[in-house]
This record gives sequence, structure tokens and C-alpha cells, in this order.
Amino acid sequence: MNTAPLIAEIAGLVGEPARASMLTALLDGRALTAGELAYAARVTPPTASMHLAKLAEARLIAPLKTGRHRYFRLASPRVAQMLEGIMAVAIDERPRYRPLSPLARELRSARVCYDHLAGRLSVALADCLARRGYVLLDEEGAEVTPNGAQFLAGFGIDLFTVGTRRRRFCRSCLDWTERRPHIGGAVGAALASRCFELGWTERKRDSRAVMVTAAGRKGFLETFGVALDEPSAAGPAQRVIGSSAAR
Amino acid sequence: MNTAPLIAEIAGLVGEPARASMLTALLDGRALTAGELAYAARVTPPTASMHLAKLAEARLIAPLKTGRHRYFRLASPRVAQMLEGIMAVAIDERPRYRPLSPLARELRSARVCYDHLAGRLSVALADCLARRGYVLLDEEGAEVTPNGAQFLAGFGIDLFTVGTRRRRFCRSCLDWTERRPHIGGAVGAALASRCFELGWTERKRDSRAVMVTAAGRKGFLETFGVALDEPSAAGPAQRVIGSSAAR
DNA sequence: CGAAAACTTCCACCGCCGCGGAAGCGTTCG
DNA sequence: CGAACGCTTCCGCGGCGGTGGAAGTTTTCG
Repeated sequence: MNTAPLIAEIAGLVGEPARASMLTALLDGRALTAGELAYAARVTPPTASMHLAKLAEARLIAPLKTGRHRYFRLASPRVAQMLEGIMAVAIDERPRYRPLSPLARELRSARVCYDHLAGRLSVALADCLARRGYVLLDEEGAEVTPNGAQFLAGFGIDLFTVGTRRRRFCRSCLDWTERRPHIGGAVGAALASRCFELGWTERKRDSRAVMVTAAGRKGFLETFGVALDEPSAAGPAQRVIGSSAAR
Repeated sequence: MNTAPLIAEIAGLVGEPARASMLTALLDGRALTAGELAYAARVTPPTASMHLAKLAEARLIAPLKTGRHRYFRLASPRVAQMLEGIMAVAIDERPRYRPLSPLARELRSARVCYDHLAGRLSVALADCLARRGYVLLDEEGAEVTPNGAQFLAGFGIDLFTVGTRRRRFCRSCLDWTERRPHIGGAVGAALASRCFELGWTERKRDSRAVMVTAAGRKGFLETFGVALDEPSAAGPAQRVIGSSAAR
């Protein structure tokens, strides 16, 4: 009945730097060992163990014991969405980030957000789909149009197998670097999955960053009209996204 | 670049029982005075003042000074959505509430959630709209169909004035008592607003609870086919929602 | 103009919790 | 079978921060 203690309990768990670091590290959807999470949070194994026990107790993360390792992953997409929601508030009305570290550039360019793509790449894809009338998108929600369903089918995504009960739904997810909505939910997850399947994108080790392969650069341009500048030399492209577009 | 500290800062602010109580008290969208919030959080004015200063500093709440009172309201709908998201995680995989206090019954029956309706009433409305094909609804999102837009226009809601840029979007909001999605976002806000305008619902003083008037009981039945049992005697209705439907 | 009300600032108290070292337990190797 | 590894439990330390009392500031009312 009284909801405040429930909210305080969850938020209190997240509101601790070490635990927040662990949850953030798990935001890419992968399962990490207790040791890796301890390293990510910059604490010793005993401290990490205590934090992990608390997070697991509250069902924010799910343990997965394998041999002498203990893996942890986010308990559910809902937890990832909650973290997104907190992040959306955190970046609201806040001065823009001034420095751009090399690692931050990578993350800003393309990364994974639990199960879907985020960063410039994802926003560009969302823009393309919206421009062509394949999805309707704003900060409140997103919807795949009939034309969009056909287009996605051609790309290898069957919307009827994505959502078990309903079709056509995707979730609008506020990108915390671009501050603009992109496509999440089941459709976003399927889109990301298909990109990895096609070899267009590859996960970077121990990071949420995503690298676009040469095939991906070609594919994103031909299929979505999205041009990404290469790290070395940026060719003359129609719509260049990347570090050179930063202001 | 490193997002964990940002998340931890916001979550840490929310993760304090007194502050969580204040934010929860503001979840009905109204502005409350510092004294009222102190009472809601069960702390003395000095303590409340400190908490409010921190929440305002982080832009979670917005101060509104009027005479010798200082009013506070949630800074933005985004904050309300964040709290919803935390609540959705908090009630996830948790044993059902066993006791049902009289006040909890009222809240469960009908209440406001920032700017839209929540509780049994809202879920029943959402069910009606979904059953008639006026909206498509699941946990990821919601969409108003053309038929739905026409129906809502007849009810006095012009979707083109609701959303400034886009139309047809509403947000799916997980109800924390019913554990089912209902209609939020701009459409949900307009729906709630129209119910109050018609005199179908009335806010209870100093509570998020909403009372359905006699006119409302008639209107909800005729327009939406939703029958609400009266507090005193429940008549034979087609679809009874309320305490008697609890199991 | 003086008193009351609403809120804030200052201050000292203290309890909670994050922390790491040491030791214990289970697993996986050579 | 013993040693190394990964993780947990136990323990005492230390500090951050929530707390209310007292006093100060601003506004309203008689």
C-alpha cells in the first residue's frame, strides 16, 4: 500500500557508486563474474560479494553459478529500463559534457543498451526509419507502420515472431548521449540481433562499445542510407555521423 | 562518459525513505508546501528543508515560492516516469500484498499517477479500449487506432491538439497494483483531464485516491461499458471491478 | 508595528553502512 | 592429493549523512 519504502529500497540499492557501477557494467546484457564486477566497481572481492548479495536479494540481478565462477546478469529487461529511466533524468537539464575521452567517443558512436543498439548509429537508424515512414517515433512511444513491417521483413526480421502476442510494438528509448529517442523493445532487440547476425556490427571486448565492420558500413549505407565515417579517413558521404559531426 | 556516478547520484537521492516519501507524495502531480512534505515524510521541518534542497539541486523537484509558503512539484514528467520504472521493478517477483487497509482499497480502486488515471478504473478503461480495437496495448507501448481516434474525439479528446508534433501516441504505464499496463502519456493525461472536466471523477483531498461520482458511474458504464460497484451496495453489473473482484 | 507562521541555516550527535584484511569453503587444476 | 583460484563470511574500523533542537530570516496578519 505505501509505495515509498519500496521505491526507497530499490533506489537505495542503485544509489551506491559501487553497485551502480556493477549494474552499469551489466547494462550490455552479458553476464559477468563476481571478480569482473568487483574490478568494474573498483572494490575488493569481499566488498563486491556483499553488494552482489544485496542486489541478488532484491532481484535486481540474477546469479548463474558455473564451476568456481559465479556469473551475474540483470534480472530482467525491466531492470535495464529502470536504469534507462534514471539515466534519462540524470542527463536532463544538465550541462553538456565538455571533454571527449577516446573511450567516450567509441561509446557515443555505437554501443549496446541491454539488448538493442544505442548511440549515434541507433539514432541514425531510427531517423532513417522515421524519415521513410517505416516507424512513427517520439519520446512517448514508437510504432511500426505496415510499410515498415514489410521493410523489416526484407531485412530479415519477422515482426510476428518477435512479439509473441502483439505485433508492431517497439519501445522508444531515450539515448543518453544523443538525447534523442531511438528504437528499443522487442523490435530494437531484433534489429540489433540481426545486425550482429549479418556481421555488420561486432561487440568490443569488455565494453558496451560496438564496432561497425566494413560490411556493416556498406550495409548501413545501402540499406538505411546511413553513412558512418571510418576511424582513419572519412570519405565524402551523404549523411556522415561520427566524431566529425560533433559540435 | 562514465554513467555510473550519474545514476548513483539520482538513485541515491531517491533511495532515502524520507525523500522517497516526498517524491511519492508529489506523484499525483500537485504542488505541496515544504510543511506538507515534511509531514508526509514524517520528519521535522529542518530535516525536510535539507532534503528538499537536495532534491531541488538535482532538478528532481521544482520550487514554486508563493508568499510565505514554498511549493514543490516534480520537475518533469520524466521524473514521474522514472519513479514508475523503479516501482515496476520493486513489485516485480514480489509476494502479493496480503492485508488490504481501507486506504489501500481506495488507492487500488482509482488514483492519479502524475497526470493520468491508475488503479482498477484505469486498467478497466484500457481493457475496454483494447477490446473494442480503439488502442493496441502491451507492456512495451500503446497506440491509438483510427477508430480509437474517432471514438476519443466523440468523447471530447482531440488527439491533434494533445500531441503537438505527433499524433496517436500514448504511453503504456505498468500499474503497480494491478500489475497490468494502462494508458499514460499525453493520451492518458487527456483522458484523465476529460473525466475530471465531465465531473465523472473527483480528487480526494490530500491523497492520490480518486472518487468516481454518480455521474461518472453512469458515464463509465454507458460510454466504456465499465461497471464500478458502489461503496455501499453493489448492483448487478456486467463487469464489476472493485474490492469484490479481488481474489 | 509587533506577533505569529513558514521556512531555512547552523550545530552537535550518532547510527548505519561501505570498506578491506584475514580466514574459511568449494572447485579446478597439475 | 595438495596447491592455486574464486568467492564468501566474519570482523573491526571509519566516515558520510540523516536527525532534531535552537536560532535566524522573511512574510502575513491583527
